[in-house]
Amino acid sequence: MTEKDDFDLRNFMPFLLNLAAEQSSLGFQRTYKNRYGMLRTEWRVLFHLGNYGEMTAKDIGERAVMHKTKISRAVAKLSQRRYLTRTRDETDRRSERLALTPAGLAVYRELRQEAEAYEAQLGKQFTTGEVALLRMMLRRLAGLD
Amino acid sequence: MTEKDDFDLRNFMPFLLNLAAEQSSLGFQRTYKNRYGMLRTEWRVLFHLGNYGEMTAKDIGERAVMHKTKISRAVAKLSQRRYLTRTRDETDRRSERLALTPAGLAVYRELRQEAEAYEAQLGKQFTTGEVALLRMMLRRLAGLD
DNA sequence: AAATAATAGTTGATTTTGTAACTAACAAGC
DNA sequence: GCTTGTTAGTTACAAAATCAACTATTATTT
Repeated sequence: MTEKDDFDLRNFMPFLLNLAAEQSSLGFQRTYKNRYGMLRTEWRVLFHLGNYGEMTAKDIGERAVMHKTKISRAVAKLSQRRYLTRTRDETDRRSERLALTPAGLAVYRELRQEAEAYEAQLGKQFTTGEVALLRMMLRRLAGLD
Repeated sequence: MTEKDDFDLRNFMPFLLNLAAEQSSLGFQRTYKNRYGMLRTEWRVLFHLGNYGEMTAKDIGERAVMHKTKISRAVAKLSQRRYLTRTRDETDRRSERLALTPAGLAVYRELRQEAEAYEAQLGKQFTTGEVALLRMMLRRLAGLD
């Protein structure tokens, strides 16, 4: 081919990011999926409540950058499993305050421990400085700061 | 809360990677989706053929780390749109060699140009060294090298 | 205060993905 | 050569994500 071929798909950021994301999700997925039958959307909601305390569905949506229908369904399922309770906010009756039950908190703690272990595992491949830089860049790319 | 709270979800790699991946995909997605009505799986197949030349579905699957059903469907749609042709491999009649048509190649070239521009755009936020390090780390996390 | 717009969240229909079972062709073992 | 095992790719069915329309409530306009 007489093509200009300096472009390599495997170095294309969106591709590379997706691949890395998928791979790194896979390992952790086994924990929440196999052990608790949860979906990614569900553990994300669980983690947000466990990590940041009571909040509304909308708040979670903003922080986790998840669409509201996903959250609605995840909340429904978590509530069904008695991992969280929903209480109508009396100052604005459109929304409800979500809070983990003791059972939900217990699951959160267990999963968080797994998450920490998993994170430590991943980190071992790189130096501390590298990981810090990676985080910084990902946060920027994700539009978090 | 008397919780051990040194864990921050927004720094958790699987989460951060997914978010960054989604965000960085979004910008580029507009091009192939709105302009050509393609799916992510479809442009990936298109890119592989454009980028690496003729190959079989299996080859693409290995390189792109995509499941064979996704590829099968993407190939079917691209073939339907006359972006690629399929020819049975006579030495092994189970597989077929996929090749872009002139139309497919044209679309590939156009999209690749967009991809390059997009990549350059993303890169502007960081130094050359940072980008190189990021690539290296992502490749490692993705299990590519 | 009535009418209009905006917001929080839910639901249903459609699209896309994931999983498993399948067909067709090839490869090995005996 | 025939049975058994693999491999390339497709298809059918189930699970999940996306999109649009909807309800209920609050905010804004006139």
